[in-house]
Amino acid sequence: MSQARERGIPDATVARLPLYLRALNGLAERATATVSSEDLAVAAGVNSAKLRKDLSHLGSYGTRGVGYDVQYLIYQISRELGLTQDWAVAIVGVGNLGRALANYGGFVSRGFRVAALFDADKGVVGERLVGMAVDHIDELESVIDTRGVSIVVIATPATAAQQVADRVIAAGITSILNFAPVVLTVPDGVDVRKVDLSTELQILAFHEQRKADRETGSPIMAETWAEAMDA
Amino acid sequence: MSQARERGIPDATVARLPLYLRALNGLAERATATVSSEDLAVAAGVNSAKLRKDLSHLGSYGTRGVGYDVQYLIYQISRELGLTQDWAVAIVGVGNLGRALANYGGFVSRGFRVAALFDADKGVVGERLVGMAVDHIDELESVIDTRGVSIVVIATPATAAQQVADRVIAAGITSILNFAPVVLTVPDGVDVRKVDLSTELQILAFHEQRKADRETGSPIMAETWAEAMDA
DNA sequence: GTACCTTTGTGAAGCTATGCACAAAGTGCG
DNA sequence: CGCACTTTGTGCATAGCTTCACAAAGGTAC
Repeated sequence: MSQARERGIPDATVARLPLYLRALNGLAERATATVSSEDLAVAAGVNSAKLRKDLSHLGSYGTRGVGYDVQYLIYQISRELGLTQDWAVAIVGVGNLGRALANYGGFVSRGFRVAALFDADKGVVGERLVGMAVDHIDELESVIDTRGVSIVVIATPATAAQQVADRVIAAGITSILNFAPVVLTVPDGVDVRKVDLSTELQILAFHEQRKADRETGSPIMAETWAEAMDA
Repeated sequence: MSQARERGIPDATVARLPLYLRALNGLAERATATVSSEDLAVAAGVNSAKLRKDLSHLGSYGTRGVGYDVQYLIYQISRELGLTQDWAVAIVGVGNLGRALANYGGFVSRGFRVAALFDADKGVVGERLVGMAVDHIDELESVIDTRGVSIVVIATPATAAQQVADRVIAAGITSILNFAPVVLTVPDGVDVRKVDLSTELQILAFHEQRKADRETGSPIMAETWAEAMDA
């Protein structure tokens, strides 16, 4: 009975599906045929009731008294995420980060194919990476079109990111993964996900500070605004 | 009246503070003295009521009828996040990603300092990056100790990540930023944040597929399990 | 000082997500 | 076949987050 199937899997659930998929692939490698929600939940690091509820949004793919068939569940999650088809990804900005992304094995293994690389620096254009020549940013629209790119990764400096976004959106792209530390302004219907390296560190620093404060018993640093401004 | 001040800023709020900080720094560069919650919310891409409630968790730092003093708010958020102190960060794994992280300017500019680099490959050890020699992983514990490292970034292959985590935790580290695509098992009191590049792409693919399905009017791909297994 | 304008800070309502706890459904053994 | 055991799928209570809407507070002009 999956009336929840059509129209709307919760975002929180969608965000966890890749996690389950990874755990399942690990089990598959060790030739495990079936797995209980309890065991899979441990492998994925979540609560088992949550895992069952997440999976129930996709349909009723388990067998009571037995668990889930690993291969079958891998297939169902992959299909739901759209990984049974091939996605052509373009990376804009071939600096340190762009190179790391192009070389990252996790992309290819999950149905994503790096189909184009772009940079504004003529010194980089023409260079070959993972069997792919870097194109000049001027070619952006035409290459996106001819190679059927549907997802763009922005790995440019912050100053160039909005401009790149505007251009790829004009070229018909509606899914962007943004590594540049800026808030992109995009029209409705365009999905942007952002990964911000320094944000994550800042969140860690917050918790680390909390731990330190608790240990020393000091309430919160008592330094005043005026004192800090003197420095 | 900020009784919410002591004990517990919501996680969702903490996760947004770096975003506000970035928007504020943008305003400060353009010499803006004060900003309303409405304008700052637009710059950060959030709802203004949410922004006000987030800031109210830190204290009552605005002026009714005027808005927030940009410099003062930057200071308060920085202090709350623990960025007024200097954090020594170690990066383990100097592959493509590790290099990108070491070179990433956003770290240094926010109170984070790359204090150590480690790799298991003797060919990489000794190499200099951002004025810092790469140490061998055997030195992990001693270097963490002598250089006062308090946050560790794991940028190793998946297979090495848990082992690295175990070792740094044994060395006293309680904050880890993990780029390896594995679920790390850690004791209570240790904070792990993870950044998974392929997870983000998978979430985008999900939404992209939804959009494509809606356009063509097709319900959901009708391919069956048996058909897919033939391929 | 008063009247008017702007903008904050927050109570309250609504929405989403989490986790417990259990009935329903399946397996397997004697 | 029936009984004991396992494990799913989900109703329900709770917790947390978001958004609205507005009173309270401060600024400015005259």
